[in-house]
Amino acid sequence: MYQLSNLKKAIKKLLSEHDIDENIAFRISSIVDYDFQINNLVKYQSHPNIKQIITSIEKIIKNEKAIEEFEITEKYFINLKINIESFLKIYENIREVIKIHNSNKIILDYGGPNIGKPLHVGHLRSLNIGRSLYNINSLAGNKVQSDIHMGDWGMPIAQIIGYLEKHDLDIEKLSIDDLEEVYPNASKLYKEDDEFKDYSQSINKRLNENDKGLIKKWKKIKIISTESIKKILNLLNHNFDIWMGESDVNGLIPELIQDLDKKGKISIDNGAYVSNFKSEPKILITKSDGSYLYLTTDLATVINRLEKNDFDKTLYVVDKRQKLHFEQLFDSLDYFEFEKREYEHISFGTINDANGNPFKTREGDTKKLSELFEETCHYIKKINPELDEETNNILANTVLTFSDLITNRMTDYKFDLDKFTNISGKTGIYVQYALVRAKKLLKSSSINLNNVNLNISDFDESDINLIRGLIKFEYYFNLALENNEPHHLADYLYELSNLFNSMYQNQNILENKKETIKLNKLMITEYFISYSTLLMECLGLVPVKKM
RNA sequence: GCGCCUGUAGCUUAACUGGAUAGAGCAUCUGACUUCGGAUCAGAGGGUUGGGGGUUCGAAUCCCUCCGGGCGUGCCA
Repeated sequence: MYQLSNLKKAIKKLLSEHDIDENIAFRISSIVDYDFQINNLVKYQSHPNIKQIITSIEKIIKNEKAIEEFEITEKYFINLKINIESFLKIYENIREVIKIHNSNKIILDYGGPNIGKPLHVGHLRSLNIGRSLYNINSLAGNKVQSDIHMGDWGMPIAQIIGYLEKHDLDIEKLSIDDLEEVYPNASKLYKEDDEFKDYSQSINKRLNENDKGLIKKWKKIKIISTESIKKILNLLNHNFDIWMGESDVNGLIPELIQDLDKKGKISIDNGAYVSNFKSEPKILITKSDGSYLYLTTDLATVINRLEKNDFDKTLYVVDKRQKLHFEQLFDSLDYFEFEKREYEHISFGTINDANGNPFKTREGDTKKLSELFEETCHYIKKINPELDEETNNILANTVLTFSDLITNRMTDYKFDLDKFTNISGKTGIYVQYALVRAKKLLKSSSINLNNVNLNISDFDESDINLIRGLIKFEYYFNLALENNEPHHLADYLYELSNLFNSMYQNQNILENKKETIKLNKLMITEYFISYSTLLMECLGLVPVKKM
């Protein structure tokens, strides 16, 4: 942590003089009176020089200006309390403080909508997590590019075209609603009817070979679909820097296969190309009819990015059921000797239905995001019928985002509209309310806070609690950044909002007879507004002006 | 079959990646209030972290085993 980096270095150096190599880590103290704790020493309870080490550490901490109080327990837990002056310095430069030293160029691959199918509940987490990681990384100083990675190729498309042909449906007259009806039917037929299955597969193969007639049909479908996807993404406040799709890299595949074959990296097995990389199960590169698979396309996508995008790292925000696929992809990138880059699968748990079964992504009978959005808007409108449309929309997005991001991404959770739209408790509505309330307070006070100084001796418990909450910003930000886990920040935002509401409710601020107390509280309110806004930015939430 | 994940309060879940007395929200009960926005605040009860064993200063977390749930697994993405 920036705010204690000198202390960290000093302790590490001291320990190394005793031949102890420890990476000093700060945690949130589990003792209420303290802010942070260091636990590295606990394991050296029986070290011969422990007493001497502790004495030296005490001296080091006493010299650290940011520390107001500290204690070292019998078991050598070190508890630290940060002083408020030091917080103020961090506060003023918080956007600099959270920047990392060596910034990275990152491609964030998320969203992954499929053409021919509406965005549905199954896309929600990838979109929410992806957007949040985009914002968090950008704030940390990384150069981030998002790529929506459209599912615009492969069997689903072949099935749709096959179905349209079989039923003599005119693609030129097709509407998005028609199209969305076709896919579930086509998918069903594919599973039940062998003849249709063979037919679809032949279409897939011909598409891979760039059959002109089919490409024309495919293009039309893609245009209709993309238009509809952009509309809903816009409504949900999602933007992407790169709109590449699986189809865009199709042309790179023949050369890739040829190349790998020549290098002896792949060989034919039952008509299909299989990687020679030792693994169980074996990694299938192409189908036995020569057509391409998910993995083939993903490999080609990497080739394309290596050529066209400057990046150090790619994050794939895709659900955890695809773990094996990404292991195979990453193993292959290595084995096939692609230029070295860092790759990571940011996996997340499935959203289950009321019965605890995962939402099916290919059956077409899941709730569309557009419907979910409408329902959420409607629910919020019921709470406050006075809301204008813009505010209503922002609140609906807040609910759909916050409820999703509050859960650890690896956890499977039940999709529950009541939970998503619950107005009381740990919700997006709550954090928006606290911020609106804080802003209104400052406005009503009509006081210019520019040259106001805090009067620390006049602080009451609720003031101190909020400030001590704010001190932890950097800690939670780093936690979220390093682990690609936005939920730490969502939880922290709730905690701060709760602390603010506590202070607000504790006593009437504007009518306080003592001017210094009033100014203290208004200043603290300003700190809260600033951090809350920053946290919302991290999470992809837009603050409302009123509600 | 093999591989991976998972089980925490009535419900939904957190736990800083092995740290101290397992934290929250919902629901339930109690209190504050003609409010600077009550879409609020304060408080209470509720836990053998699925069971058993092990590793060590210390285990929800690591290992073994049993029980329950899920996912993946060569021609979907």
